Amino acid sequence: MNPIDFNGLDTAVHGPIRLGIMTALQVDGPLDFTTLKKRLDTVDGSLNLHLGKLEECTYITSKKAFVDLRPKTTYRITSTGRKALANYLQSMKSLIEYLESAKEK
Amino acid sequence: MNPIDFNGLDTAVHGPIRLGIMTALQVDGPLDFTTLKKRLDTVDGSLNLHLGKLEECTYITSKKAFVDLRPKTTYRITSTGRKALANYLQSMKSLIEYLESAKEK
DNA sequence: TTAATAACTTAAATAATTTAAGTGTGATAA
DNA sequence: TTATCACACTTAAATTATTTAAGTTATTAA
Repeated sequence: MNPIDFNGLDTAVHGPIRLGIMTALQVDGPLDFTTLKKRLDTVDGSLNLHLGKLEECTYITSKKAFVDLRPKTTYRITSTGRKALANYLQSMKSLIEYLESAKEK
Repeated sequence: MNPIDFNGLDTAVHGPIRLGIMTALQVDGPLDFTTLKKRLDTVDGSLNLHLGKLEECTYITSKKAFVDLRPKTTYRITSTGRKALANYLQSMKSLIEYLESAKEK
């Protein structure tokens, strides 16, 4: 009856910032905290928490290091993460198709 | 730099249940509370609140009536609501296209 | 040698969502 | 006939999520 399982939507990738992080990491490869912060136009605390959540559910991994005597954490999307993102976007695709096909009737 | 403005995503339609309500009303026209509840497989309180939020931002309207001596509230998507939904889906479309075109490289 | 900035982390406040309880009316059963 | 149950919501409480603000450690500039 419904085109997709709305209740089953993956809320881990659903949130705007989360979706932004996943997209950036998927397309532009590993990125560090500062780059993500600028790209997503967000603030430290919020970004940190979202990254933490994504890491918790193993959609991304992080590696801390010191570069030029400054800390630098680099984030990378995992294969699980790629699958989750693809899966989420597939739902959106189905939804779009459903709404567009309904329009024609 | 980003394919879409993640921060600008319309959070009013974004949530899973909200998206479900909007989709149902868009495709199957006016629906009553009970029908929506069944279709979205949700509980009274939650549905009621989400409907309230959508009404607050004028994406839907409601009309209360008594049918067979029982209360019956019917919800209908507004033209503002249709635009908001279309707009939201357009963002998702852009995002999908961006990710797919990046994959080819 | 204070500031000021960078790169986070942690905690507090706010907002969103879900779960649970409450209301009024009609129908059903004892 | 009166107690119980179901329907269609509403309201309030509890939980979870998100954002805003403050704190930490180190490092460079004034």
